[in-house]
Amino acid sequence: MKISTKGRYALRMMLDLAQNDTGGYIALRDISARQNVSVKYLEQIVTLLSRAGYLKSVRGSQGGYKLSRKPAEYRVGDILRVTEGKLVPVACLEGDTVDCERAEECITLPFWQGLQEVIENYVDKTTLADLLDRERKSDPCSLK
Amino acid sequence: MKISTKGRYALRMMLDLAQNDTGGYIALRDISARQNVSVKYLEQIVTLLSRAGYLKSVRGSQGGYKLSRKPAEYRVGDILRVTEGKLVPVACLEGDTVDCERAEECITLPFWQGLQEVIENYVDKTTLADLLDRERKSDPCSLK
DNA sequence: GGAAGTGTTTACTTTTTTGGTTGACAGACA
DNA sequence: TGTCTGTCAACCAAAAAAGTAAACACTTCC
Repeated sequence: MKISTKGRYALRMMLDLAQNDTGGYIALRDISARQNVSVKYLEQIVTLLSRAGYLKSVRGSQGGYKLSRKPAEYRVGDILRVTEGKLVPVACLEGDTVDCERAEECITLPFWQGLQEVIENYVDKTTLADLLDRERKSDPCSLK
Repeated sequence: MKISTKGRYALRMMLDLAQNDTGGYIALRDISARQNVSVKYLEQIVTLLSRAGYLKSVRGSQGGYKLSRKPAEYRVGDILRVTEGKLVPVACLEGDTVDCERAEECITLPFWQGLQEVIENYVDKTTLADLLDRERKSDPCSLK
């Protein structure tokens, strides 16, 4: 029940790009130094984000990456889904339709669906800007 | 971001024991046949539940397992924690204190802590009896 | 009291996922 | 042209997940 490093690094990288935004493009080398993750591993992750349209990239000298939108316009859930795949707690919820012949009588299925809902609900109501502000939004679900 | 088969099978096994409760002990062979999981694999899982005090076991002929409490007295979260370990989305939340030297300035930490809260909150408010009743409890977090 | 049924414990194997590394290549700019 | 960057594809090792196997111990029943 863990988010992999890909997802965690992706989030940190997006935040890094936001925090160090000067209008220009930022090289992976710099992000790597700040975040303490190898350039080559960041490459894999940044490629996913870039292909999803979340980043703009420029090659060559003075090249690099930058956010293609404002921080408030990125939901953390979207970033995680790009790198982690669907945020489902069990494999049978992976597809669009439930992929299991015992789905009909499966007594645990509604439970897992409910878990997925609370997870997606949480990650989708948080944006990069929220994390940058560091002011945790009031969260009815996390209260007693 | 997945619950492993151990956790899922554990939940199904507990429900199976509840549904087929006749007062006596139920052999793994029977559970295996119903749930379509090998006896040998179930053994590993049932041992964890047994050691946690969630099941009573008897050896020998006519032996087997049974629930040691009523279904309403098992929180699904507890069952998952026995088999999955702590239900944390990132490793640094594993211990009692945050295990990371950059914890202080880590901008993503509160986000992960919040995610853990909504997950634990959900799994701990569901009991085996709830699943057996199949009536999903009203859940403010899962509503639009 | 012995045999069969069942749980207990430990160890091992296989498969999949994670977390990378390596190297060749291509566009940009000086 | 040469260097700095991103792009792409292949490869690899360690760890975790998932499942198997075997030896053993206790109980019940005949």
